Amino acid sequence: MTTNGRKLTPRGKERRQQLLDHATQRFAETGYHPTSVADIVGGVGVGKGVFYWYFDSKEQLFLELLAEAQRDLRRTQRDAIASEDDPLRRLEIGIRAAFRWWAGHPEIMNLLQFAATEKQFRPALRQGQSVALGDAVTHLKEAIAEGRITDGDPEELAHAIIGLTGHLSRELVHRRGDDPERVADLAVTLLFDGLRGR
Amino acid sequence: MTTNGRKLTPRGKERRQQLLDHATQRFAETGYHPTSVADIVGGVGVGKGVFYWYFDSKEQLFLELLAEAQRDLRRTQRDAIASEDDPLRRLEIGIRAAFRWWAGHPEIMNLLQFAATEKQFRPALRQGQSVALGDAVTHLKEAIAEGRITDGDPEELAHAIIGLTGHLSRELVHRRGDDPERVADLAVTLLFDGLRGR
DNA sequence: GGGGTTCTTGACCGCCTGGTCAAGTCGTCC
DNA sequence: GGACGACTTGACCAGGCGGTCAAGAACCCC
Repeated sequence: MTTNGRKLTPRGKERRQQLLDHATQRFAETGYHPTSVADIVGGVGVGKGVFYWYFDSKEQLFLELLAEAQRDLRRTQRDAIASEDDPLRRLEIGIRAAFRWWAGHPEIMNLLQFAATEKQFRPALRQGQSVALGDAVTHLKEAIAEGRITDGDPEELAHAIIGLTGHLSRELVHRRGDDPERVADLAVTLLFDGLRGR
Repeated sequence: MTTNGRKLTPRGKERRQQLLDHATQRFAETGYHPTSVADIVGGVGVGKGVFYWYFDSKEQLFLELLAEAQRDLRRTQRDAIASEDDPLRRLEIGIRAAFRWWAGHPEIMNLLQFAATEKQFRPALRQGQSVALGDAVTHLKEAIAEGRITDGDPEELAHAIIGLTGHLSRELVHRRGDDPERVADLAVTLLFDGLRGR
């Protein structure tokens, strides 16, 4: 569908999705390289040829996972933000939507983190990240123009936001199992007012 | 020395270090798995047996890199902080020291990030991280007790600090090549006073 | 029930990997 | 110069990998 051009019956789409899901779990738990194609098809209970019916290669499957996840997160954020005009509120709502999304997709974090460590995957990762960055930068620029936040390079501030929210998702929501809404509160107040508060 | 118990002459220690250095670079650039032992010894220009004279396995070499890096960063922070009493200042100096250290060891960031994505390496990573966390928590607790920062779970705040500083190191210092001191300023003011400032 | 397409099987292939080892060289102390 | 460790070599190995493919099963429309 996305890269491997093939007509798929409903049954075919389901198989394909099974493979994607299983691969995601395995990659997240064990790692990309230690997970063999044999592991993936074994987990689904099908022959090896099935994998290559739906995907060109293990690498292509991984790239598709990356792209789809980034697309989905962004869509979620856009929908959440759509009805809000105020830039600072948009930023806040986007952050909260991100926490909620990450809470529902803990495995993806691992995939993204892994993608950053290998040459062949970095470009694909970068692409999605720069989109997220751009979204945040837009709101930050507006907020700065309105004098609502202190002046500063919006791109740098956006990186700070992404870094903080990503890490808190990993450590508090995924690892510790904390409530994403509560952690989002923490992130927002911390980002807006800092450790010393107002 | 650390795990592989062997007497090393000065020449031996140098070889060993050569291998460690080369492996670090390759792992960071290409990734752990795609870098073969043959690549590593080839880069140093020695036979394969040399590798296994100094290390038990590729995995052990990697674990040693992890442990040594975490130890070194912590030592650097401790030394920087030693002469300061004020908890908030200790926190700030620790953050600045971290930025300086990361600026000098960009490759390590990749190794840590990779280690987080694979089952076998997560425990080793976790260990070092919890030490860093503990250090930050200590200062935060003191600062809270003195009423210098708003009340909150110190562990959560520490995670926020680590996440923000780590990401800014990666994105601004390593990727964009920004001056670490300037980025440290940004991180400190942002963490203490937030986007809205005081 | 014929025929076309989608889907599935699993033996098979070439390749490369981490790791071994018998053999040899180097350095140095007596 | 001999002898004893510290080091080095590179051919070699078993095993696992990603990927292929000829053969067949399942499904569906006529």
